[in-house]
Amino acid sequence: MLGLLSFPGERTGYELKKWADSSLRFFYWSPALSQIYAELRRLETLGYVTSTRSGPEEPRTKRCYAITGAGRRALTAWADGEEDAGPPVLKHPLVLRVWLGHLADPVRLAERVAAHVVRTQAALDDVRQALERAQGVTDWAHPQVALRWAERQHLAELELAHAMLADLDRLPPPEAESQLPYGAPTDG
Amino acid sequence: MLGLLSFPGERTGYELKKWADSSLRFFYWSPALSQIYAELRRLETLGYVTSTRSGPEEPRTKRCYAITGAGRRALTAWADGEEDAGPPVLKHPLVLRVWLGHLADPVRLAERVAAHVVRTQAALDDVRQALERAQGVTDWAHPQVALRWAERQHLAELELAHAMLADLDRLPPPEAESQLPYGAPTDG
DNA sequence: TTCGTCATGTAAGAAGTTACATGATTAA
DNA sequence: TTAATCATGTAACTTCTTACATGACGAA
Repeated sequence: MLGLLSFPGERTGYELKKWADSSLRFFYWSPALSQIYAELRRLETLGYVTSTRSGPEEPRTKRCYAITGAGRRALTAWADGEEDAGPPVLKHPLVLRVWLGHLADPVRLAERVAAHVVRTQAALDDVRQALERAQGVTDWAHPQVALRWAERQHLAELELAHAMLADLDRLPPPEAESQLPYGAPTDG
Repeated sequence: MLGLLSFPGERTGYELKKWADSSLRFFYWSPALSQIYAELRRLETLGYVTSTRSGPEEPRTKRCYAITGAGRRALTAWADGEEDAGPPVLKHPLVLRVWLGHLADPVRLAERVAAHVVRTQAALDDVRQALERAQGVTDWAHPQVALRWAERQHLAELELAHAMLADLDRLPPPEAESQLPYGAPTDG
């Protein structure tokens, strides 16, 4: 939240959610709206953000948040501090399913990988749209670098899926007993 | 946990943790030991696993878990079921820091990316060790495919880091005012 | 005798999600 | 007039982590 607010301008919780959905989520994650609102209130008690209720000139009642000097210092302490931010964390349900391939129908498994390719292509389109929007804004050099990373990452994800598909194709056909319904219990 | 137990053999919670650390974590994640023990107890109440306390013949008191037929069916229902398992989720603290590069010293930022390369190379070695171990085991075709995916994924991660480093190098040098300590507050 | 590994757990709490609840504005 | 979007929140709950606590075994 502080990171999003560290770029010029004030935003509502709702706007922050949209921005996270369209950009942050490609290399980090997009929190639920309920968490965003809760977190903004928490950051305000910490003195890291200030909020202004919109007056009657605005069409809607909304609360706009801005980062404070203390908030910027706290954020910079993380972004430019000594501490190790930790390794990337990846949770890949598709690869988990492939890992459990002995329980699945090979044809269906391959279809799932193909579906993953389609989903990744759609995500890649979203990344590219975010990149286009980012290119219009000055002082967004670093977000652009992050989004270019995300674009290449999605391209790599496509290649990875194709290579895995080829690996699965090369697998010897399952034994006769495994051609019965998959995962038929043998105990318990 | 059910997935780990779906491969032949019985294991203790401790063994499950080691296996998750050395294999699962490369494409999914490795839960804390305390969670593993709690989850195994939960799965036992559901009838998805059974446990046997080791008798006096064993050197240590330990509890070995095995999957049941019901557990295998429940797991197969997930692994081979209709339901969408959802998109991969990535939390990449390094890219998040690059995204916030306007708050950081460019030299330090580049050093962080270089450190990420070193860390990824070490992780790649770990993946390859896991692959070697997996190659000795029969009926581990699918775990091998998942680990080959992880190997390629780590190679891609290295390329991605180098490309990002090049992008950062190409960035124009910061304005004079930004050469003061980074993130110097201008408000609040 | 000391350290690393094996082995199991409890308790507190952080982090995050879903479902629920409300209501105004805007465009078709 | 109806649906989508804008806008904000509460409550319950799940998930997961860290810190704490214990103790045996094996190797140096």
